[in-house]
Amino acid sequence: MAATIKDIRAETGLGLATISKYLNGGNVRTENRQKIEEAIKKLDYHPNETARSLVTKRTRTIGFVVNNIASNFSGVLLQHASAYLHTRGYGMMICDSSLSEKQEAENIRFCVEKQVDGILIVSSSREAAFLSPAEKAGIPAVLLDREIKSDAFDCVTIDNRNAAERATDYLIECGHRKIAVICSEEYTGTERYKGYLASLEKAGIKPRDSYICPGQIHSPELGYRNMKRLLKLKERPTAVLTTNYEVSLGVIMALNEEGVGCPEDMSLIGFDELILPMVMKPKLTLVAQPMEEIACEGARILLKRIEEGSSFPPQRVSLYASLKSGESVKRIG
Amino acid sequence: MAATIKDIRAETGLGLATISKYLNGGNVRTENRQKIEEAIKKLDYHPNETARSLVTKRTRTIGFVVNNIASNFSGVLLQHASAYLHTRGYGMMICDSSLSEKQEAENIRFCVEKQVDGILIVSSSREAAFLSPAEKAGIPAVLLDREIKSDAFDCVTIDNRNAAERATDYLIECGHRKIAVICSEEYTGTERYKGYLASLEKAGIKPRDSYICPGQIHSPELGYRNMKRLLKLKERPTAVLTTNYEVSLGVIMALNEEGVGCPEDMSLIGFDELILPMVMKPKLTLVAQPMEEIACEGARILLKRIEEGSSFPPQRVSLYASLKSGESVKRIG
DNA sequence: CTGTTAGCGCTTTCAA
DNA sequence: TTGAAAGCGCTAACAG
Repeated sequence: MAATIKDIRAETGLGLATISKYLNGGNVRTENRQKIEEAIKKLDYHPNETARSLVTKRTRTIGFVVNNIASNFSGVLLQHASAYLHTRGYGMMICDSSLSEKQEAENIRFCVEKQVDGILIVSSSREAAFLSPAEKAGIPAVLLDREIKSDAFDCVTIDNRNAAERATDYLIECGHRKIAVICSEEYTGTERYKGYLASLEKAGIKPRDSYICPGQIHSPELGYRNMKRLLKLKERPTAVLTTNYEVSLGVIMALNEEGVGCPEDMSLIGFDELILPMVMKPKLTLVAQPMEEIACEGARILLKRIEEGSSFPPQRVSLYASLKSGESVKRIG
Repeated sequence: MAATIKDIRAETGLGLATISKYLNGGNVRTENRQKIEEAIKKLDYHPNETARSLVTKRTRTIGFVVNNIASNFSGVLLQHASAYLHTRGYGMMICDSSLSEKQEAENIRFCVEKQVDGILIVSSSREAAFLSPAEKAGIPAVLLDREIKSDAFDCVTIDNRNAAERATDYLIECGHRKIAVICSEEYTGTERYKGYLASLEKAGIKPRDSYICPGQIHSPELGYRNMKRLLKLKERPTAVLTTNYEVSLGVIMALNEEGVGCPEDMSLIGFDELILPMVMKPKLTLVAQPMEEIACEGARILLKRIEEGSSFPPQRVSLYASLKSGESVKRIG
């Protein structure tokens, strides 16, 4: 059985309050301080966080509800958020939604029952409803990377539309006019799609239906299937914008299988500077999201929200994503 | 303020014990059951898990202490473990050790204070000492993917030595005799290195120092640096065994940069069937670890251990890893 | 600075 | 089946 504060009392003869005070960094006479420290060492005492939480109503635990933990992007986000929070004494309860909105709603519920102090979310759903259990319980939530249809929540994203627009602008500058896009109906997918359209419009290029490849969810499969289809068109695009990391992977697979050279026969531009785009040949030109900043800024806002409640308005941070040039885009025309 | 069991009492006029019993699935008169259910709905009551934990001494939370959460391999392990545990009512407290043994020891300590019911570990350290806080607190731990120098703990791995031996055997069958290996001093690295040596010995091939590339930690950088070095040797190897996923990535980068074709000019065989080996061209021949099985079997043993204590001896499960052929190994000679 | 006291929200005897 | 009462390990007034 683990030692409790009462064992320390028995050992030192001091009162509970004094010991508790010491534990929480209060002032205690040096003589007593030493006694307590000895007893703690002797009994190998460690405070019971559960008991502590029950009375303070703070668990010092943050829920991290993520659309898909297996994705490398999530892993990196998690790494940075976890480092930030750990150094500040917080633990992280991880809940994977596996791309299911139902699971996501359950995860929020789960976090609430676990009495987490706050929640960090990379959401699947775009509707705010799934967050209501947290709201009712007064538990703040910060959205990472993806917005939802509500401006009541703190949110840290990049300007997806603008980033995709700049990426498309770049393709056009390189002489491309037949540009395809592979996106999904998820938040990031639709935003990036809008940026693509805006760029085409600026350049006076009419979007063609056959070059627009929508899908439900970002996945390698989505990229693979649509790239294969694009290659069969009698008027092939000369460049493709993929709106997500996993989609890029699928596109590359298809290109490899069909023996289509990049960038000679097909130019490519993607999102997210993870390990693969740096390893592959040719190096992929891409929009690099500042992952560490997204995670840490989100965590910072969440802790502030936990401290200060709704004393400040919902924060909507939009970070800058830079275009990193690789070798996957060919200048033509 | 969230509703408590006392609010339910006020609403229904029943005793606390009865309500608690209902909450825990006990028998209650139908009339009372209805009253309680109504009150719960009306007050939007949800049990406070912290309070529950304090008295039951079970948090229904598992600690997941992982050497490096940013790695894709960890993400997949986490995904499966999390799915397994969540359906059984357990949450997961994630702690990233960032490849630091010091951080790892702190993480164990952290989990203990958080009163987790058990710990799943992908360890950095090979010494058992860092686990002693858990042992002292009577919290069971199961090692995933990597053993430590102690047979007192449950452990789920693959037979790394044998897997590497089979991989090397395959290279030899394909006619290779100049085979290099890039490994690390980590558990998996050294085990796989032993398998490499065993295979060479069987075939009567003398290992050459210049073909053996050790390093501290598995990383893309390790693969990159060593592949570059190998390419400069006046007697180049014809094949390379990489003992880890990240290392393979670095090797591929180096090959690409130097314009060395695979498998024409260099054959390659690696570990772990993650996304990259499937996307890259040529498809990488590799040893596929059964990641889902490792995670779920580990979680299963942990829950059993939590239920049954030390009533059964430490489990040491060694799973089979299959060799998946791709196109990265050339037949020669 | 110290100790007594009263809970935090829940489960769990034990008697009715 | 039900309910009163005790207590899980800790913190937070409050009085000394």
